[in-house]
Amino acid sequence: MESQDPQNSPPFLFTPMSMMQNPNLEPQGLHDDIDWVSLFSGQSNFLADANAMMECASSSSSSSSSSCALMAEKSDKETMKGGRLRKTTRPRFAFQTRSEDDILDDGYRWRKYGQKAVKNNIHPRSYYRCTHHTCNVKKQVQRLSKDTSIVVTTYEGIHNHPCEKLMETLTPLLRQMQFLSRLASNNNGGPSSLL
DNA sequence: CGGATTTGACCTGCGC
DNA sequence: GCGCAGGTCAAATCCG
Repeated sequence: MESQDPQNSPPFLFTPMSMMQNPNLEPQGLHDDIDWVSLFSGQSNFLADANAMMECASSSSSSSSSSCALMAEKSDKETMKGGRLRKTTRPRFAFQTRSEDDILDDGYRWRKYGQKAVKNNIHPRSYYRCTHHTCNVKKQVQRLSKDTSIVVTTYEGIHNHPCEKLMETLTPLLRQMQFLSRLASNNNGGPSSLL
């Protein structure tokens, strides 16, 4: 495929796996040296999820990225102990981000549990798990061999807890909004004082 | 000292 | 069946 300048790509690209498996439908902004098929284990369904879109938005805004490609699928595989696979339904989302840093600050806390050299890529693939005790979301981070400024991040699963950074930012804002709404209702409703 | 990271070993799936 | 590649575990190590 024609090499596409990521800087001219739209900020977000959302692409179902069925497109990826058909070269004629291949969307712009995706690099041809990513093995998307192996990334997604050959599934063809996709799931556009609000959680994923939030992650895409937050990861692109928190990094120095100028482009981000998002793809999604509804994976039916979940890993078990020792790399074994179990049938289940887990959405996976891949992001292609131009960034100096391998780790994108997406607002969640991650613990690295493995790193592996991958074929046809001088850069190793890193494996992370969400540190929240009830959340078993995983992500893989890999830098492209052709364009080392591009980082591919693959999320597996959906967080079942709020984003810590987002909550940190929103909490004072929500307090302020509550305060203001109370102020407004007091002004409209009656003579009662605020405190 | 506790949590995070590193890294080699181990396990499984898949292609030949 | 065998070898390879990918994914995870867990002990050792690092770091705040």
